[in-house]
Amino acid sequence: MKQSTLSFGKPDGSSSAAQSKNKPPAQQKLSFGVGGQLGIKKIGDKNAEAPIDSKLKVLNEASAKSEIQTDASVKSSTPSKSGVRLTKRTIEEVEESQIVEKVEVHSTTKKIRNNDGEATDFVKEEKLMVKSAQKSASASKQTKKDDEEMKEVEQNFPPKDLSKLKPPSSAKYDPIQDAPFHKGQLVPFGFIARGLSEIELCRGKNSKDAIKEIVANIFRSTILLNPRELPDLFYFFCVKLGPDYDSPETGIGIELLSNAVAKACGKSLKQIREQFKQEGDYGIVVEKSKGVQKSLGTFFKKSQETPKDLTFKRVFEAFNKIARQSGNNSQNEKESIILKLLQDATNEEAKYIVRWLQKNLKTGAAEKTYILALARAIAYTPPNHKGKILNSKLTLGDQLFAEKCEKIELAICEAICEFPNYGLIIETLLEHGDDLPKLKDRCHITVGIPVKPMLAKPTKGVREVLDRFEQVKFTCEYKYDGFRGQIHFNRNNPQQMVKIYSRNLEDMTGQYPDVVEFVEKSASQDVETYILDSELVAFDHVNNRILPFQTLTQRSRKNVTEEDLKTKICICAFDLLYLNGESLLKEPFIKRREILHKNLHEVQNSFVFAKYKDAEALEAIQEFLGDSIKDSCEGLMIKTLETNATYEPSKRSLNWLKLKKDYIDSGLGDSLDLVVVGADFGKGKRTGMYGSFLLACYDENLEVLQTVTKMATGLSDEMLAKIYSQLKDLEIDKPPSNLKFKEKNIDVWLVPKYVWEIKCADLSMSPIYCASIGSVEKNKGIALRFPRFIRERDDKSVEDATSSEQILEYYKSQPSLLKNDGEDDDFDF
DNA sequence: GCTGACTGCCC
DNA sequence: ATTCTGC
DNA sequence: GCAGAATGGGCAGTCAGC
Repeated sequence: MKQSTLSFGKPDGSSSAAQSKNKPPAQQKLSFGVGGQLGIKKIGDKNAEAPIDSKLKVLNEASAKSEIQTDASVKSSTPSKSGVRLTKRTIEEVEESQIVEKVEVHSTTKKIRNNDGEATDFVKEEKLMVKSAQKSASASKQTKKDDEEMKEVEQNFPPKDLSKLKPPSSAKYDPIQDAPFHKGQLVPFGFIARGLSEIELCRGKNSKDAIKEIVANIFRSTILLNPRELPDLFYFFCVKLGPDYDSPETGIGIELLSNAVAKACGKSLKQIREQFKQEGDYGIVVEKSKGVQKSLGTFFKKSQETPKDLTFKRVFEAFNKIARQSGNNSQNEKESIILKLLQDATNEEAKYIVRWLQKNLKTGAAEKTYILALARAIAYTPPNHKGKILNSKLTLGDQLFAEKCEKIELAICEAICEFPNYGLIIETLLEHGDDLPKLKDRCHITVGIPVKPMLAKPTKGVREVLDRFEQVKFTCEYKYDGFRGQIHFNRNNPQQMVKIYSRNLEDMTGQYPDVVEFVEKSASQDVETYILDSELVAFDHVNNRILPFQTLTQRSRKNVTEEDLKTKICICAFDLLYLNGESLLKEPFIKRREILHKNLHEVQNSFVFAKYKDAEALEAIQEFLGDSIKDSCEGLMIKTLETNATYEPSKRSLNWLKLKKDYIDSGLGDSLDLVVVGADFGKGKRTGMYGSFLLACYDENLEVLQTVTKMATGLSDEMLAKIYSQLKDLEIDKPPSNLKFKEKNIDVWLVPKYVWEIKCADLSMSPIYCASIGSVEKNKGIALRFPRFIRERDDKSVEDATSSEQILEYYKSQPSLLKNDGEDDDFDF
């Protein structure tokens, strides 16, 4: 298997295809994945200078040397610094596409050559840009420059007449002729907004396919006309600014957004909230009542009334700029950036701007669908192909085309799971088109880049486990109650040997300096690199026991102090994904576990292997489940050992099951009968009814109701509707007179009447709920963890609801809180 | 400098 | 996290 | 069975306003 040459940045202009054909890889073969399938590149290797994700001029100080790992670590090491992140564009340099002639356009991402002088210029330019961005809330210089350039291009290409263009939903859509922009021009935001509207209309049979088709067509036009915009465009669709492990947040939530929307609509906050209650979505609110009604489809006409047609680039840069604001007055700055955007937007565009900021485009499609659409676009119009391929479906025929799509889907999904950096993946696709081995060469499991973690499916009991894993070897493992921690160790990167990623690929290294130190110390010399999957739990070294989840959450996340470090952490290791340069993902779990146990060593109370039992009999599993709960765990994870036992990142596949006591019907789980005392209106598909309910228990001594949780799941749509019609007549202006509560913003109070059975996983100390308030901690009550609806209890009256004392008892009886089961209760890992 | 509202991220 | 639903 | 979309408690961190 050919090693990726990774020799980018050569300004020789020769095509990459030619390069890889004519030039044998000069670089040393470093290591291979299992079976030689994967070329694994070591992080510390200088030759392994792959282009870094195209994103984010947003982040941090530029660091000109850029091993992937160093780069990805910048955020956590200098969290507060605002500055520039060096971005490498290499595709353009290497590529001389046969399809797309080069058109010099200013694009979101910038070129950098490996040449030092140019890189310096780049940094300077970016710093200037950031400076100007910070100075004023008005459109950045960058955008103005773009507009000017766009004008120039437009003089060469007169605007297209929208009325003659087919929409991306059309079966005959021509990605060049029917795109509302010319080659080299920036993608108009209206094109995207219109596409999203079309997606939203797709419902019913084959709708997913229709959606993929539309999005694929949008991507195809972008590939053919201005490919540099594709990475950001893809991130936009996924409602992200960049890779999960290395990108900033907008810091815009529902409250700041409602302020901005109110101003954009020229209405009071109160009015706008009322409208929100009716529409269930600020996107629709702004679409319906934004001030200036620009006519739809003007986005490509340079008419005088609409001097500021939005480009996608401008919108995305504004989002980045919002994310960059911090410190004094930043909220105002953010708001004014949003307002400017909304002013210049058509109502349709405004809808999606607002929805994007709400982190939900509400199109009925999301990330996974867009990934499949990307695959389809690549299948239709493979970039960088010899000869023009506009539509490979025409030459391949339906059958072959479908097969091709599937192959590309698989390859992209695998790449994304092992290397969740869409920027680099898309750059690779643009460079190599449907040459999938190239993608695999460059975007594979890598120390320092998080892998999408494998997830598990809930099961209802041991019976179900046995049914699913009939005739198959499996193992039962403790399910620890802590934070998922994917630990990367790389001895070759002395500056940062250890990185820790969360379940959602967030870089949490800064939160665990103690764990980092510990991992560094404990690695034996013959281990160079590894990626470990584990659960991090809070651990009491004196009494040798796991501490409650809540204790763990109280540690600082940055600027960790001595005080924080008093909460010791124990790594409960359960899987090994990578060792000494080799991927273990394709190995069966039985082997991965063996390799894990052989190569890493337990250290009492600090680094332990997840306790497991390869049990088969129902009773044995049941017993082990009981043990796990006694030992302060949530329950069991059940994993196949040999068949279907590879590590399948991000798949909530059937290979891993989770079994918790509260899943089991009429089992050990806590189930409470609670009184409905209030409700919040729903959003989205719950618009026009209640979306969640405030519940209370009954204190028999004080004869008061005490709030204990809100609850919103477990109800069918039908039930929700029925409940609304039942409860709406119970709405009252003031809270029930005998209710103890701290709620400030509940939408409606309800006459206490209905009692519901509610299940939960745990009970926790609450700063806002009032069950048995004060009896454990001053001013704190008890609340439910993971509450869900089981059934109505028509047979019960308010006074029959679960009592505060009962809840207090449940709370105190939780194993992780029991103080006496420590020392001689053998907690042998 | 303190507090409360808001946000993002854990589960 | 849990749960429901359309496809 | 998957993907998407509803929604939960509760923590630390950030910022506005006093």
